[in-house]
Amino acid sequence: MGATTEDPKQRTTMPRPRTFDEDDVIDRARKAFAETGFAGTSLDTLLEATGLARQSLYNAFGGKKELFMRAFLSDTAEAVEAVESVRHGEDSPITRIRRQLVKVAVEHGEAKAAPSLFTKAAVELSSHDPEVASAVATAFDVMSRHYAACIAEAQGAGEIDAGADADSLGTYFCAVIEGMSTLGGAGVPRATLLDIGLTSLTAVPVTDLGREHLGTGEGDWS
Amino acid sequence: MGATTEDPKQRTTMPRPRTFDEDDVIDRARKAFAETGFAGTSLDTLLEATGLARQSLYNAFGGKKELFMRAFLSDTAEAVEAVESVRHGEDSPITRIRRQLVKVAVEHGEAKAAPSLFTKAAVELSSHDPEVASAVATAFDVMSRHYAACIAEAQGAGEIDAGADADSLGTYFCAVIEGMSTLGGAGVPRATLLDIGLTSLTAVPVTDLGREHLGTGEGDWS
DNA sequence: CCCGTTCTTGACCAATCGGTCCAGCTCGTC
DNA sequence: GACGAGCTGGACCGATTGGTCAAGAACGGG
Repeated sequence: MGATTEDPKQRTTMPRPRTFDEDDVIDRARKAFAETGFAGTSLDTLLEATGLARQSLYNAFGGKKELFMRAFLSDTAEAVEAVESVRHGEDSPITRIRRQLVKVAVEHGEAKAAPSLFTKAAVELSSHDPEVASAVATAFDVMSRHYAACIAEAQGAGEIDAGADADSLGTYFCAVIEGMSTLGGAGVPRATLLDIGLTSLTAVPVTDLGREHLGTGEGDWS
Repeated sequence: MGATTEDPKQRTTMPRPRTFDEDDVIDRARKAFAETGFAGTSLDTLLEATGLARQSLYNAFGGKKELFMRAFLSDTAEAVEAVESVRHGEDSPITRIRRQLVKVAVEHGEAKAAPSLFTKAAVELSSHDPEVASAVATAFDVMSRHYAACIAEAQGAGEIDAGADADSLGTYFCAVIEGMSTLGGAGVPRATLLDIGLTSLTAVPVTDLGREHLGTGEGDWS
């Protein structure tokens, strides 16, 4: 696999360059797989979606499954990265978590929106494919920890009751977001998703101080 | 479709009886589809799982898609029915909701457990198949209302703060359960799921009276 | 300007897909 | 016990599946 990224200057002769951008192909493939799943997306559909020819896909990625894994891992990494921003934001921790919940509601509440590839792959494959399963488990774990750390930070700042179980709340928010993603893909409207997200926040025992800090940074979500 | 359930006494001659039970076949098909999804389950796999012959499946149900819908609708009805019991239980409303959450955690937290066909179909098909989408939406709506009614009842009994939004909490619990189902299918252990379910209950503003009633009917979940 | 290397193109492959056809079987009725 | 109903089992279908092969095109270095 590494052959595609080797330094071309060390070569004696220069091969024909690719007419496509690998990351771009992965991104298109991600959308295609997110729409119809792994088994439901044929190679032909994939070729049309990515624009490249059969053999090109084959010797650039190795096959359908390999391309799927690239797309899936890419989506997973992006999902984790999105949660990182929650961890390292600037404003108060609870506000950051709330913003994340709102963001998920907005993203998955569009009428056309399908579930993320992460969710789709988790449901479709993780019970049979160990590679997918472990990637899902790891991502889930990392996200949980980010949320938990965020809550612990808020506890340190006195915004959340010190008696609350940060770890439990962390995994809990992962589950809520997973549920929102699933429901959003099933056609549940944005407003309902938003309601769910905000209701889930109720499980966090916010202190009076925290309540003061909350209510800022609402953001616009048309 | 009704031909299979017509009254045989009205016939002049009596045909060869089926060697299989229709409901039993649907149940086996449900398991098969729940394991590998719609696109991922071939007719041959289905035939092996149900035990019946190609043509038998065809003229008893109509085809792969039709059998899938029967299985999917059956699973959906069962899921809704399970929530009904929450609505009409005997002990205090919050205890009933908690029992449901625990039940979901236990059922989906088994190591071998795959997501329910309801969840799987919702994720895989509801964005492209209107029939699946509407069934999912309806089921989601009915479940939400059951939970909401249960909470409203608890409010009437003074177990839950009257200021709480019962409808929001209803849809919220649906989302949490959906998330638990997804996570369970992805391999998250039972204890974690249980933790999620119990944490989600924290979003309900239980009164002092309610707290008294809670803590009973724990049930055994090995 | 020829070289080697890699990419592209389209034909091609066996396997499998969901679905159909038909011959034979098994019933209750007459 | 012959009949016609519907069920059964296996052969069979064209279409599509994921994957491969071979011939040619594009490129920079020599």
